[in-house]
Amino acid sequence: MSKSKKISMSVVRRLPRYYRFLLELKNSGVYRVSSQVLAEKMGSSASQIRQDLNCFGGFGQQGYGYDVPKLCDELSSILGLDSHYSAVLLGAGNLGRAVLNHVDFASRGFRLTAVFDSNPAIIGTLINGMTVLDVSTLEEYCLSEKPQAAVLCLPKESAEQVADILYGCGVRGFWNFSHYDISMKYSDAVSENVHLNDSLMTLCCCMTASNEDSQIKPNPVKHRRGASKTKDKA
Amino acid sequence: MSKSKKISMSVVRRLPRYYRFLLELKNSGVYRVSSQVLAEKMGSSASQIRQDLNCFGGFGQQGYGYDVPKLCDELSSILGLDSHYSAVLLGAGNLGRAVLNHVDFASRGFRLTAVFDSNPAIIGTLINGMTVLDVSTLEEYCLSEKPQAAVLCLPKESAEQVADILYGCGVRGFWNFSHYDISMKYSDAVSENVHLNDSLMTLCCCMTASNEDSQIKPNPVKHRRGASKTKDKA
DNA sequence: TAGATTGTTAATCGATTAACAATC
DNA sequence: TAGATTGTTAATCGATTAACAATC
Repeated sequence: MSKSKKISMSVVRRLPRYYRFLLELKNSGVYRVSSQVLAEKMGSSASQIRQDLNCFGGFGQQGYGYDVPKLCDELSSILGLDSHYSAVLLGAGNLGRAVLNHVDFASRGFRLTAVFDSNPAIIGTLINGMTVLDVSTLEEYCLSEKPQAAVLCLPKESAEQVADILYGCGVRGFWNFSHYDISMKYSDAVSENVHLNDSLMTLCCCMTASNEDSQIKPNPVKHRRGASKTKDKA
Repeated sequence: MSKSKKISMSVVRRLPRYYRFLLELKNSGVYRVSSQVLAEKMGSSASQIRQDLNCFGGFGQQGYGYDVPKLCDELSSILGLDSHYSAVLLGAGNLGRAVLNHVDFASRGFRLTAVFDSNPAIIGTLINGMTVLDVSTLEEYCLSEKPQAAVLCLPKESAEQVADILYGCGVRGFWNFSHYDISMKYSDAVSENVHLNDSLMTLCCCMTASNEDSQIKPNPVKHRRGASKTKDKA
């Protein structure tokens, strides 16, 4: 129907980072940036930045570079940050509360509408202006309110079962902090897994490797600062 | 000096997940698994699993597969989970406390030795059996106790400054939850960034893309269940 | 032994980098 | 205009998949 160029996940994962750096530039009053200067700031390559942005359109101007506020807006729109997807949070324990307090859902495209837990000591208490609801009323709630996304901060055991309920009620986006992978089920849903334990083990692995001499290659490809003869790195 | 085969970051990032699935198999009493069966469980490919494991050695046995408990041990050792790296946590706010409560440092190669904060209301209180120390004593502490790693749960503003102190005192591993990238400074340190805001924006982007028809390609390459003619997918 | 499944090499695929014509 | 910097194509590099001989 539309142009429908397939965007690779590698590109998508870089977009929030571009947005973060550009927003910072914008907030410090910078109006213009070239792919080269941005690449230097971000530790990536000018070529990659231009390739990535051109997946979505020609946002720059030859001989000038990119207009920072305009590019911010474009990225915001590509990311869908003005979507206001309705979302519920499952699990109001330590992690759930931290996520609630730490993450700015509104400016990242989501509108948090309810919080659920199974712990009677927590149900009924107030968190961020929302009364914690009993998870046994989840299905009823979802069928009437039709949330589009869910944040899972539950223990592994209940997570799978709760995810099934949510999916059954039409939830098609999952931000999953539970210790299991949601991605393989529900083929028409999208999910983003945040595995803190895996992340910590990765750090451990890298520290161990850098102690021994069994080296791990630096992230994608080491950025060679100023070692090139091409135009891009004048 | 040693074999020193360079391991790519793509492989390293898959190791914790292998470990997670194998531990689960082990705990449910499974003693043996083939790359094919494991691949099916994990939604990856048998070929990739064998390639990945063979970066570190031949842990399997032709005609039999992999011994689950043995492979768990091997992975644990590759990941360095028995390292007991000493670590300090910076920032005992919501996020810091959640990380502290939610993550099992001990079984992931770390030993948490101290918690720091700058908020007078928090300093002196007890968290997980540790008294929260004043961040102004951080340097002093680090010079005498020599922690090897740090968990950063600070706001962006203080994070950079605190990271400099830590690096100056010899800390060479960073688990960074702050809203900035630590990775580019400190070339001889390793760091693992956990950017919750970026992660949420990625989800938003994927939901938006799956609503429109501008598709995002499924993660690495879609696992084609049973669509192959090769031996691996009999 | 025959069957199964690994370790490993070769082929394919995709992502990153380089280069340069277009153009502001 | 001349200089700068993009958009885009081509070349390179790396990661994944396929295939199969080795071998348990």
